[in-house]
Amino acid sequence: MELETPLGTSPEKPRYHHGALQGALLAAAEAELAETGLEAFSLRQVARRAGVSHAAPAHHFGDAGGLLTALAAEGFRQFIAAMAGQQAAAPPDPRAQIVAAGQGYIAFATERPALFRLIFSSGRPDFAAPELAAASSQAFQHLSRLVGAATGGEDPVDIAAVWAMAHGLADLMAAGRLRLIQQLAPADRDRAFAAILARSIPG
Amino acid sequence: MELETPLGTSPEKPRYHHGALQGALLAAAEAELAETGLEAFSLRQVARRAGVSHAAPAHHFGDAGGLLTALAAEGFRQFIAAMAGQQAAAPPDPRAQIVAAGQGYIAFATERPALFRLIFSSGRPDFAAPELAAASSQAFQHLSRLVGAATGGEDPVDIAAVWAMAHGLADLMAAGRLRLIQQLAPADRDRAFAAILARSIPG
DNA sequence: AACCTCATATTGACAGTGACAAGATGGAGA
DNA sequence: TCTCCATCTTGTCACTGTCAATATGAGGTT
Repeated sequence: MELETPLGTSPEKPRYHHGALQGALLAAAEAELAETGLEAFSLRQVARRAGVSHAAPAHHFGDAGGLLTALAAEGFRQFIAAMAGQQAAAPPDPRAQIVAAGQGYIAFATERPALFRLIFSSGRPDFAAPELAAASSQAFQHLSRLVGAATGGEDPVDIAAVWAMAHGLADLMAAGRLRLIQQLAPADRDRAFAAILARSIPG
Repeated sequence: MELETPLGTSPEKPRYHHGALQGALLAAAEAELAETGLEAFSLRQVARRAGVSHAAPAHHFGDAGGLLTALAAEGFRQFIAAMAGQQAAAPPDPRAQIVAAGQGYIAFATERPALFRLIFSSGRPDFAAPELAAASSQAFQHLSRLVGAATGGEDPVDIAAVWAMAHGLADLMAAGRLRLIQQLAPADRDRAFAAILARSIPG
């Protein structure tokens, strides 16, 4: 008599009250986004994937925008984690940290282009929603601090330069436009990214 | 008896055979894109705006993707023109030309964010279509030559660095994320962009 | 234990969308 | 003048997001 499922995603017999629909819908939405892309995203398809009726998501997220808002917030947190993960494996030197964060930025965009577009190039999430605004703001502050550590002060021009360089590489990679770099071997590619990112750092 | 309208957009009484629907639909599509954004883009709304039935566009563009493909090609041509326009007003010095092109890049993204997203962050146009592939390729070659003139050779890393910096600034501006820079006075903003773009140029 | 409440979920409906098929129109060449 | 056929319209279909009405059942109260 398994009274409860271990709280993770688990294959279960369908019951009327799902129990963890909110999380399941977010997971389904992310999977759906990764498979079909942001532009073909369908709320009903997400509900179908989660094994639930087409109107169920409304009770947890209001409308499609609400679901995408929640997903974007989660996306931002994972985005920050991707940068932090690369930084952890890099020397503590401020410049090396910036380069590592930039490589995490690019890796996130390359590996999860649809999520990347959702958080950076979509008008569908509501960026004024508290949860998303907070997550987005944290990402910015993360970067901002990084630049501050390298330059001493937080000059807007320095921040914008570092951000734009990382973002430009990431966005072009997500769009598959940077063939010049894509055709390089992985190790060479990383070196190229590092060299390019380094150009954006003053001094 | 005005036998023909002067080929431009002209206010006319509705007739069964429009005469210049292809161009009118492209213009309507661009206006629609600018007003409602890419994500709310509707083929039927474009047809409505052009004063024509909902199925009329199909005869000229096949499907919605076809119309967006044609619009993207036109967008790329205007994008190149935006860079060239800024370059014409700048000194012939290769580095100054790169900065000017970058400022044109950014201006295009800022002034026409939906079109910018269509050509750089959308999967809806068919980038394998000859017309669009050619226009896109021309944009890349334009930039590539510019970098070549400044560095002597066309090193992929140099090209990617210049491109990514301009693209990053442009994309962040199109998304309205670069508040640090947006809140500057226009003249200061241009100076900041120039300074940042210059960092991407080697030497 | 029986009950009741209300968040959670379902079913059904509506307007809007992209795509396709079938029919109407009229310009251009024979 | 007549005919052809590219151009445009009307009608339909499956699908979408949203809303309203209804059903379910988990958890607290008695």
